[in-house]
Amino acid sequence: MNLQDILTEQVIKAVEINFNKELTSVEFQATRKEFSGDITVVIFPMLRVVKGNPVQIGEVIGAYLVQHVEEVVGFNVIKGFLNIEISDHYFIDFFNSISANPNYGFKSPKPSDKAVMVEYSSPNTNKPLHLGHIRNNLLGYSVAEILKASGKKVYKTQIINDRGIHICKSMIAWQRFGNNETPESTGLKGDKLVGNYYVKFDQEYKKEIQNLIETGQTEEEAKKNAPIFKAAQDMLLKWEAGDEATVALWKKMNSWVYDGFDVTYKNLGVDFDSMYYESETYLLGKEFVTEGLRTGVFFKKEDGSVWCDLIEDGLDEKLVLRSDGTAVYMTQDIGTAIQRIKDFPDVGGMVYTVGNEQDYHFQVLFLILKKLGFEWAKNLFHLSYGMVDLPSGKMKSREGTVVDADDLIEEMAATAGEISEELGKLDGYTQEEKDDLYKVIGLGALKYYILKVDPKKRILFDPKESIDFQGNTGPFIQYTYARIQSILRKADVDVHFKLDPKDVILHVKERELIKQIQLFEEVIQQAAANHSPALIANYTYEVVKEFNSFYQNVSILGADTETEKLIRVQLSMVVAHIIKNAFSLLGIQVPERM
RNA sequence: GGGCUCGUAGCUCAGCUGGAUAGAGCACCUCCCUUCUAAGGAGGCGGUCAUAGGUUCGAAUCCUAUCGGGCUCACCA
Repeated sequence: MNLQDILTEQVIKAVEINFNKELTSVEFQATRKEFSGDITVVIFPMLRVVKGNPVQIGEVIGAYLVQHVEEVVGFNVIKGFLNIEISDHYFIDFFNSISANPNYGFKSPKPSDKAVMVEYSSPNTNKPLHLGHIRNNLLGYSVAEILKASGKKVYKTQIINDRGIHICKSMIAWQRFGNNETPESTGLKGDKLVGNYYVKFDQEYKKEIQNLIETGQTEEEAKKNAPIFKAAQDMLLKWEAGDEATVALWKKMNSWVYDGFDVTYKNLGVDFDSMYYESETYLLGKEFVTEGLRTGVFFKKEDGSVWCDLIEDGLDEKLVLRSDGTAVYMTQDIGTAIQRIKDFPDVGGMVYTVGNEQDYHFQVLFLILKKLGFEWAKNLFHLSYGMVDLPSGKMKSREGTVVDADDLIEEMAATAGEISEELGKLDGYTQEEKDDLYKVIGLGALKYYILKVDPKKRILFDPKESIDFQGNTGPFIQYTYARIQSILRKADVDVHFKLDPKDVILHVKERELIKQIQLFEEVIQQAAANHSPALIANYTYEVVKEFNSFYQNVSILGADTETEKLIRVQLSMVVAHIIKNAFSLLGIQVPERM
């Protein structure tokens, strides 16, 4: 039984005995630093049940708690707030219980629990990944890790949009202008090569439109009649008909792209347990349209198209099957969701990491799946995130204002290197070791910068600011970790030694730190419930700040007594565990030195 | 126009299910390296929490309206 439960029980008892009233719940909060005490009971809500002066009520309850709860050693009442002081003994017991556990904070999954499938990344195969994908990947990966740490089994997946007119555009351009170029012959990453042809297509397309307009066509006509555009459409038809040469080219070019993506994913530190390809799923879902028609979830219009009426739910009518009987995006997503549950029967819920421009789509999708009667449909979550804007404005791939993922990762490492060289802290390191470290720091800066803000909000990505190493940043926290490692290397104590509460008097800074540490498990649970890495990031920063204050004000290795030294070193070690564990949830590595 | 979402210090962001005098970092100003990594610490300056109402012991937080930014309302994906 944890302390809060004990206190709840005893406060209720105190009220019952002294006021003869029955409370149903008790409200707690951490005591603000400017007041003495550790936990605060808020008296105000009790006034509905217990009539009287809040200060007097607080006094009575406080006195009762001191008498009846071992851990409570004192109290004070300010206005309607009863501040309770908890014994050192309690904090030391807690600390002993976690100090030797490097996995502190993480829960392991119960076999009986349902798994969660997290989808993220899900790129198109016609161009390289950019900054927007980075936010998607970091969020998806991190949320998956957080769910795992909160005690759930997790599958990571993605759906690759490998078919459609966009990839045909790259294929056409490659056929016409490619001269049989390959990633090997050019030394280019495969996704870059294919992306170049996508750009090439667009340039050519624009030229042809211009020419046609000059011959007297309207812009609209010209867009439809441009030969290269028609060629792309033809190619799509051929692909759908299974034309051998077309499919072979498609396979070849897609495989180049996948090789390129793999490199980016690896650099980014993300991974997947399974993959879905639209070329394999785009025909799924139709059977459920038939099923939905039978059960009355859908209805058919005169032209043969099938719709779902969501007006009563506050939404519109939504098309689920075209009049020619072909599937739309929605059909496919219905089918894919169902397919995933078939493939992974232990999955009881899914998280879709997709930008907020698709909020409406997912609202509709989830509702339709519910109407179709799937039990797991209530456990679907759209992890919606805001766009990433640049100081110069919006990113537009056609206008070349995108920030390429690989370039960005490289630049971050380079900047990290410049700053480190300036500080000259890494003398005696080989160039290779330095480069590895710069990568860790650069990526840490990037990931933290993106993950620390609430997913819902749009991000203004300022490249200069993102590599800042001061304040609430990845490198600052990494740096704290490295400093602690330095202490641990120098400390000559047995860190697994359990403290005897009788021997220890906690100083203020140590108590503050332990209180902060105590929150970790709860923060993970909260972050999992809210699908928010930002909670983890900001909590970690709080811990680090608390530690730095401690570090600066309390001599760790030069403590007055051995016991003091022991607890301070152990405390440092636990903070290091928290940093490492929290950062692993954000996908950020932590360096031994920096 | 309908729906969704965001608006907190000059800038970038925290602020959990309503609770005490609204918090950090950057920037600006003062101090602190003979001590464990100064990428650090201690402090100062800086706010009508977009605006106006409402709910109540109590509102940045909940409700309504208004203003402003974004997204979305396709037989595209």
